[in-house]
Amino acid sequence: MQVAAHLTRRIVSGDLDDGRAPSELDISREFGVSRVVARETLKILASLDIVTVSQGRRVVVRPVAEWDYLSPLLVEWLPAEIVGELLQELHQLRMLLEPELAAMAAAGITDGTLNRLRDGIDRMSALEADPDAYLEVDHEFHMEICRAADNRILDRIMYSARWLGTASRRITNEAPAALRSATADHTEIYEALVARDPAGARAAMRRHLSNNSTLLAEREQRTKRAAPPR
Amino acid sequence: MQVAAHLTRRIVSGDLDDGRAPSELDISREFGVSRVVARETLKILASLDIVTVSQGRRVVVRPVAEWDYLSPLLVEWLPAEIVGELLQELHQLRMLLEPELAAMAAAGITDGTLNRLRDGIDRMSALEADPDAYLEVDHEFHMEICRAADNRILDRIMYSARWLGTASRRITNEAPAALRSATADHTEIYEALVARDPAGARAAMRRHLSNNSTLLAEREQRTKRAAPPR
DNA sequence: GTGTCCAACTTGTCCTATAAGCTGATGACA
DNA sequence: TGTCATCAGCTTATAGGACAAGTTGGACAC
Repeated sequence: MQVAAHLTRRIVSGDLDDGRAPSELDISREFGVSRVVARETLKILASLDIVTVSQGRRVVVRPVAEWDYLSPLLVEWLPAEIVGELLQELHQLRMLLEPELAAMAAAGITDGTLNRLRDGIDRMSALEADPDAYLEVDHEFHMEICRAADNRILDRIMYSARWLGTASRRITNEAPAALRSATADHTEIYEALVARDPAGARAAMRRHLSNNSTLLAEREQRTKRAAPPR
Repeated sequence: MQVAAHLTRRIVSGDLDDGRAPSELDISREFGVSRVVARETLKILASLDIVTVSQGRRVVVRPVAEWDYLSPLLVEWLPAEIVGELLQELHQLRMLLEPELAAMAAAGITDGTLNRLRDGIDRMSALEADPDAYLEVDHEFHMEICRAADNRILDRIMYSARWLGTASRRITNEAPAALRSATADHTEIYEALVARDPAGARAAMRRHLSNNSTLLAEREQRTKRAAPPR
């Protein structure tokens, strides 16, 4: 997998001789691995729509727009700045989806779901000193609301939210104050759901996400100051 | 890849001995392929989050909710009924996303984009006898509007819309009347965009998608009548 | 009953050999 | 000179055998 990571980063940076992907033999020579490993690497890249391989022809790099950016594997291989961009793009999507989903959930929410959400908030306020564990419960909270839609593609999007989140947290740590305000946001959402108030849930979710977005932008600023572009 | 397809279908149908995934040797014996092919298969399944492989341990099947349903590969391997379900779930997402995106596009659309959209409509009305070519242009029309968001994850979602579309068209062919009404829908969207009217574009897109949804549901009905569940 | 150790199983990697598909250049022919 | 067929050399596809390294569960000693 390390070979796949290196190769992906090389492709992203545009560092390929005349834009063509390396062949199996190129890879095995360049990375000092056997042809078997080189083959497996190319097959994995192909399954993520990064390259196309077909017998007889050389490997072809696919349009960057068609890569599988929701794949945790790919996210792990991408350079930090692109992960940051993807996080913002994901945020834009969530901003369109989650407020509506919260409204939908409010209409027919069960007591079981409400209990799990309440429980999540309790655990979050206890975990504000541990960003990793906090974000895990945070993610579960959002998943619980999205579960109302019973939608596998939505699940996939939310699943990758967690990965993008952890990948970006590897770069800059979360501030404790941010986590405290997030707990307050979640409580507001919860209360609107308890009241079975779709409009209130939609508004509370929107507020929460846009608070997140602000924090994200500030963090991006700090990162850029810390490591300015060359 | 055929091995991966068979294996995926077996996993989906729950036809695994005590729920455990087959090992490399199991696969090479069962499908009569070499261990190399079996390994590559498992690596591909792993990259789509269908299984987890780690040295020494057996291969583990991952939770179905975390599979990469936006992958064209996986979609091709899934049984027809699940593709139908995924198409409806994708539709639900598009219903939440695309009207807003159309509204966003209307605000700052360029003449170049408008020309491409106009051109798309012309080609669609000429292609109503050829569903495959029609759907290709249809897809491009929607992509053009979504491009305003400049969002790679959204691109990925729309990209998979085309694949799910073609996969489901393999099952039941599109009716010409449906294509004609779709062209009319697209024209309405286009006119709202020309007028730089966000609310109008949002409404037109919503009407178009919900028309599609109706057709989808009717088609689902016909399919079920043609091949009732056992 | 408990803890340690080892054998069997599993994945990870390598090497070599052969089949089969594609591309471009060479050369025959008109 | 132009056109087309052929083929050499590249590529990927698959096979089989060998060894390394990690995991697991059961046998065995205490």
